[in-house]
Amino acid sequence: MQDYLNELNPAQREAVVNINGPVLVIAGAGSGKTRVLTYRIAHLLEKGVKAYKILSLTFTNKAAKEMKERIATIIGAEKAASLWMGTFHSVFSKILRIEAESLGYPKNFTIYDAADTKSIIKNIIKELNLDDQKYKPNGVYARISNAKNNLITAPAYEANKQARFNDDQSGTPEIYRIYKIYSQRCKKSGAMDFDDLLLQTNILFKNHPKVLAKYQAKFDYILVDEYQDTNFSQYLIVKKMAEVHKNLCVVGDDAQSIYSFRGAKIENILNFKKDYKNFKMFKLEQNYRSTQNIVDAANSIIKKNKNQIPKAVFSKNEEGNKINVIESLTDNEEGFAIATRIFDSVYTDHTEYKDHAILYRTNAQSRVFEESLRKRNIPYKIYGGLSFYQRKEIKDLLAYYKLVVNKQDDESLKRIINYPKRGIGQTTVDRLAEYAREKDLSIWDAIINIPTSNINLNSGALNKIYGFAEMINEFTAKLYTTEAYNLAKEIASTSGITHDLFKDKAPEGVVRHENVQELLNGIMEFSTNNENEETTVSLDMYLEDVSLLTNQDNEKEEDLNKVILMTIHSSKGLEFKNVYLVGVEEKLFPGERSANSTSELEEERRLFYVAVTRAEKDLVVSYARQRYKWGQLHDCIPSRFIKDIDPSYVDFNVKEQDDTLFPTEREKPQTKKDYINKFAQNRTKKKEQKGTAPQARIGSAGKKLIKATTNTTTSQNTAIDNKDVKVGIRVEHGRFGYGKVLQIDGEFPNVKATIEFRNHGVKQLLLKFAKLKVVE
DNA sequence: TGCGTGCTTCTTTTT
DNA sequence: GAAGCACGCA
Repeated sequence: MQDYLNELNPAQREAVVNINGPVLVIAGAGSGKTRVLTYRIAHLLEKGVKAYKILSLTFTNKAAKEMKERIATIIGAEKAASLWMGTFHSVFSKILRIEAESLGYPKNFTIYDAADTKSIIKNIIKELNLDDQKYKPNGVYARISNAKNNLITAPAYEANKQARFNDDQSGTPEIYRIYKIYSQRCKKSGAMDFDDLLLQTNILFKNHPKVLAKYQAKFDYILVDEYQDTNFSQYLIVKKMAEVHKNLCVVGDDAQSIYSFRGAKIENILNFKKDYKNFKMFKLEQNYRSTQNIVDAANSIIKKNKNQIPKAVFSKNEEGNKINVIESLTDNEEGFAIATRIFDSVYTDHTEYKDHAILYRTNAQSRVFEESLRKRNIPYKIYGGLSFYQRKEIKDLLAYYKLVVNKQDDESLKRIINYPKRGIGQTTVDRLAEYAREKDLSIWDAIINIPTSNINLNSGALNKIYGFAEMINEFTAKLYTTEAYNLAKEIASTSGITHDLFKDKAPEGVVRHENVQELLNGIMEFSTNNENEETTVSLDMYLEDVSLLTNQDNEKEEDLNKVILMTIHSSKGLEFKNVYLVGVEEKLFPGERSANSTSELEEERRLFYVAVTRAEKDLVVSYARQRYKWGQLHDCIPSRFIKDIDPSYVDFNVKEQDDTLFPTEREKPQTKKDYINKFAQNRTKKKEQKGTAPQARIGSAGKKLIKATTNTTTSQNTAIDNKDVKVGIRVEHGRFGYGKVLQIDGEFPNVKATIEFRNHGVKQLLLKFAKLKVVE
């Protein structure tokens, strides 16, 4: 174990052995940051520091888990287990549970995710009768979140002249009221949202110096990873915690700060020297990941940013190939080109699928590549997107668990009071909620205290509500006597969820049933991992954990040999042999709104830098000349970032377009059956994800029908009038309205579809675009 | 009470 | 291209 220091370069070694006092480690991309962090912890332990005296904060659960595993291999699993290691959110939610009562929250407070938060805000906007054109849930949420991350509580916001002025200016003067009501509602529900976990920690430390002192004393050594992505709230927590011992080591790279939209302040890392006098700074500048060409090219990009800590990242790896810039006519062609390259690489150079990663700016871009990869039978995996925990059936079941643990949780109660259907209608729930609001009670307390005369509900409805409440009570009674998995299973079946899903024999129903089983398996796994002789694992312990998990944490450790698709943001910290950076166009990357602001543009450029530095060996940068957005074709121009790269590292592969190279059709020839299947599959997929099938878009009797024939049909909102599957039709450029496919003939792409349209404006459009021939 | 339809809106990025 | 919402029809 002594030898580990020899594995490090001088800068890394300094960063590991200087354990006392404030330390700033600037870790360039691919410079062995994780290695330094793990070895530093190992070194601390070797120097006699107790594991439970070390607090290590990371940005993602996954990073924490990985680091823990790596440390375990060095120092042993037992010691590693008593380290405090996790994301800010998970570590401080643990602390908040311990200290909850001094803040007036229950220990078993619920954690609201973004969806919960948005739904509450939406309701408040509605209740206040505010103009929903001005007050958009997303926007309001962003304001509130921003306020919280800057430690501005609801009362402080109300009194904050600047904030109020800004709101007045932007025509949303009532935000402070929404914020106030939202906060009250969370408090009443015994719930915290993501931002609260940090805000309340700050409040705790501010109002309860003894508590702060306790944790200051507890942690002799604090390490923070990805420091450039901390927000003000996190920054202050760290500052306070480290105030006494001052043994704080922050690691980060200002050039990779890409989360300002979430409140991250690059200033935190830039100003470290101001906050911590006598700090030591170590720069890890040797890149072990990428070829010289890629490192040099990346340097030439980031050089364009003013706001940064100077550093000289270099590589001693082979020189490598130049960056390939390729141009395509359309987004579809781009997909085709990338898929072809991957295909060739795998079959001629014998690379593996998993060596290839396609990175894009927005999730929506994944679709084209999915299609083109599928057509070539290339296996792929998309990361991000809809999380397992966002699925309807999972959220439903978790809502039961949350309610059983915390009855004040109105959001969960509303979600499940009539699921599975037990005859408690919307009107009933609304009246209940209104009554609760009037009496300033949670809905649950309102149910318990209903004086029947005071509420406009008939006895039938009331009985159903009581039945529901009784069921929940019975579950709660078992909370600490029954082991988590058993109780979870019991709730799933007694509530009727399992049965409700089981009786659904359609493929999507089966999948949902399987998902529920998977969740239960997860609970079982959690139980076995956490049980010991003294305590059985109870359901609330599981809930603590699950609320902060994300899609990435649920990934199975299968040895996947698949092409990887993800956003640049989620690629941070990862590396791939071959990277395809796609959609590098103005208005997309950098995005439209970044163009006017220097700081936003710099952040986009850092994002570009992050993408480039993911590549170990080969990098392809790709853009299209035309791209569909919201069903319409737009002209695109190459991103300014491409010009930012020093041309000596780039191979511009933008040759005269050879139209014969790329087939003009959007699909490979398919049989009619394939065509129908594809739509059916899409529909199934949507249904799996959302729990409900997409709305069918189909004409009905009573309106004028037009029959038309087209040779290119794609659909909106899925499928064809094949048995029970109905469809909306979209034709070539733009949306013509919805119709019903009466008949499909021929092979793709020369499919002839006879469609009934019912949209009155359609006929003109049909005539205008000669592609369609009006039959009647 | 549920479902189909027409219209509107949405796109950054995620703990 | 996809999804949410309100309205209107059974």
